[in-house]
Parts: sequence; structure tokens; C-alpha cells
Amino acid sequence: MYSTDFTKRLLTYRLSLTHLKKVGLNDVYSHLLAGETSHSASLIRKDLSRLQVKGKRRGGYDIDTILQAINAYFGNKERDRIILAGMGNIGKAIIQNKDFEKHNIQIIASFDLNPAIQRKKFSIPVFPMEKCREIVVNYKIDVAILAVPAFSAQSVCDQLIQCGIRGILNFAPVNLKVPDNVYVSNVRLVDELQQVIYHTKQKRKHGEYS
Amino acid sequence: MYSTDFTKRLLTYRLSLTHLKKVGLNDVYSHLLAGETSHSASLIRKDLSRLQVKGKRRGGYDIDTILQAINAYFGNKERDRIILAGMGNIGKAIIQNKDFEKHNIQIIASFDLNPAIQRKKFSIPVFPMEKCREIVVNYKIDVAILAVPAFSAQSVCDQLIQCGIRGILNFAPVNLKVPDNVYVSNVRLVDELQQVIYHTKQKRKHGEYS
DNA sequence: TCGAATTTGTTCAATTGATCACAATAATTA
DNA sequence: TAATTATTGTGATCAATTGAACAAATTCGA
Repeated sequence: MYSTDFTKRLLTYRLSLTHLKKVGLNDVYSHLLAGETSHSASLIRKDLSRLQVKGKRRGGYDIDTILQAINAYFGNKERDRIILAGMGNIGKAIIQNKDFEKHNIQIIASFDLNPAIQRKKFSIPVFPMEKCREIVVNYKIDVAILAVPAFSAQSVCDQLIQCGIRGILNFAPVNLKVPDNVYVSNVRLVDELQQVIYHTKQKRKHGEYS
Repeated sequence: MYSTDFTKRLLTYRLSLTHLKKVGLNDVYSHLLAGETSHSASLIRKDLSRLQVKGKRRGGYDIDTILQAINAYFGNKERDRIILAGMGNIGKAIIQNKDFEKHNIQIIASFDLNPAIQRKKFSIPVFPMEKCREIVVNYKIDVAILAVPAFSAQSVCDQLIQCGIRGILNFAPVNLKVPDNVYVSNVRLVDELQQVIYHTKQKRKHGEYS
């Protein structure tokens, strides 16, 4: 299986390529894409080669061909349906984000422990956790976004897995414990920011300009 | 300079260690921390060695010592002050998040192009972009969170840099172009989710259980 | 049509990063 | 106290990933 870095780079390429296409280009050179994505040209060529995308020598690569290959890699034929656990600030921000729809990802339902929130109206239905199994099973859901407070994250995570969830995007600042047939990816906003702060300070110290 | 992976791991360790401490532990073995963080025990020992944290042979490591070393590594003496650009869904979710405060990061001001939003009351003041330079200079701000829509991301980014910002945490689905004395880290929610979906499917195919 | 210029595709080398393995050391038990 | 067990700390090895370099191919211009 390919490394997660490879997979991540593909999404970076896709972002730049859709942009370049919008700007009016039909072809790219590896150098051009390198400038856009800050990956080296030779690495890009290697990645495209792994995707079995052929370029024309001296002619560059056809953008649509690359985009199709990337989408095929992610299996973007069918629409992916997922659920959301936690309707706090982050949860709300997520369901209001239109980008998921654009990429054929649909959040079909949300869960929250708080009955007051269950009663409020959102763009998607909000259920109590007890409803989780029913929905996961009926709609054959594999993936969940976990956006609950830290103190309940592990417990909600366990419930999700119990219901059949096999992939989790976790926003809670917790290192979840899961069986190894479950895939977890963490988005830790504080950590991300702390890293930016750290590396910014480092650049000031060691950077070429200072 | 150390790799970003190392820096990221330290924050993972910190998360588990504060948890373990809360649970009542004073010491950890590298194996234990390995189980919590899903990094190998030997890698953890190497990392701690790089941090110049000494353990006791057969006695493990003192949790507080590690935590102090990690915090020292990130220079957590002084409070870090940053700004936020964009008061949409993500921006609002960020200022409502209490975790930043807990880690001594203070968001001192926010900026938004929309005058209606500027007039609303939030926990921090919201200014028009024209005020940016004044605040960045007066308060000596280095780092900004960029949470504006994709179409204006590059332009706002340019303005931030123009005002003196040197580190950016970017939430817009755009590959920003910045001079190389500026550090950028991207949080791409759609990409993160797409990766989870992809790897979850892969696990179903190739995983040990299936 | 021929040559020059340019870009891909791929091999090779080198660096980096992680794991392995084990010596050193400390604690525990008999 | 001596033997045994458990854990750190690190040198050596192994693997993976990236970058460099160059041959092959295509286009363009003269």
C-alpha cells in the first residue's frame, strides 16, 4: 500500500490543478506544479508515474487526465456518506462548510448527547447516540467525524466503533485508543498552531532573512 | 534544525502525558507511552534523548520532567499572541475554543472584510483589514490564522505578510504563495476527511480483519 | 529536414528516519 | 548479598523517500 504522504500530496496536486484549470490552463509541466505545491519537480513526476499518468515529452501533462487519475485513486465514482458526532462549535462549522458537498462527501446525520441541541434545527438531522447503530447499519456508513469535547471523546469513539464505524476523523485533543482495524486521523488545532508558532520563531533565528 | 515530525510527535507525547498525569501517574515507561501514542518505544526513547530528558534505568521517566522539557522546547515561558483573519464559521469556532488559552496562546484580534460582522460583538474585537498593520506592529504579532474563503485567501495572505506576519495557519483550500521567510501550515478539512475515507476503504480490503 | 531546445521517465545515489539489538544500569527478590 | 529481571540509552542496521542526473522523446525553428 502507498504511504500516507503520497496520498496527501495527491490532494495537494488536485487543489493546484483545479485552480490552474480555472485560470485557463489545459497542461502543466512538472516544474510549474512544483512551484505551486512546493514539492520538487522530480517527486511530482514520480508520483504521476505511480498514478500511471503519462505526459508528453516536452509537452507536459494534461490537467484533466491527472485530475481524473487522482479522483479514480480516491474512488470518487460513488458519493461518500458519513456521520458527525458532536454539534459544538466545530461540529457546526463543519456542517456549514460547503466544500464537502463539492467533493461528493455527504454528512447524512449528526449525533449529540445534549437534548436541547437535538431539538434545534440544522441542515442535517441531529439524533441522540442511541440512534447511531440504526443509521450506521441502514446506510452502511464507514466513516465518522468526531467533534465532541475531550472528556467524552474516548467513550463516544468506542460507541461509534461498536456501531460499525471503521474510520474516524478526530478533532478532540485526545489520543484515541482503537482496535487496529480502525483508522484514525487527528486534527489538533492547538497543536497545529503551536507548531506554526514554533517554526516561525525558528525561521527568525535561522532563516536566510532575519 | 529538527524535523517537523519530531516537533509533531512531542505534542502527541504531551497530550498523552498530561492525560496520564491526570489519571494519577508520575512516571512512564517508553513502552507505556508507546501504547498511548502509537509510536514505537525506541523512537520515543530517541526523542526523549534528543530533548535531553534522562530516565532512570528500570525506573522509567518522570512525567513532569518530560512535560517541562517539551514546554521549554516550545518556549512556553511567555504568552504567545496571534491574530485571526476571517470570522466565518471556522473563525468563530476557533475563537470559541478554550484550548488555545489553556496553552498560553491568546488571539488578540480578528479581521473581516464584512462590515456587518465587524459590528457584531464577539469575545475579541473584529477590525477591518486596514487596521491590521497597526495591530501587528504595536503588539509585535508574528503569527496569524487564516480562515477566509478560498477566493480571497491569497489576497488576505499577501496583506498579512505585508503587515509583518511571518507564520500562517491556513484553513482555506488554497496553496498559498509566500516568500520563503514565511512559514505556512495548512489544515484542509476536506482533504483530511478524504484521506480517512480512502484509508478506511483500504483497510477493509487489505486489513488483517476484513 | 535537421538540429537545438525542452521536458518526461527512470535509474542511481544519498540522505534521512526508524527499528533492532544490546550493553549499561538500576531495582527487586530470594 | 547475589542473582535476576526490567528498562534505559545508543550504536549499528535496515528501509524508505527524496533528489540528482541523464537518456529518450517530442516539439519548434531555421
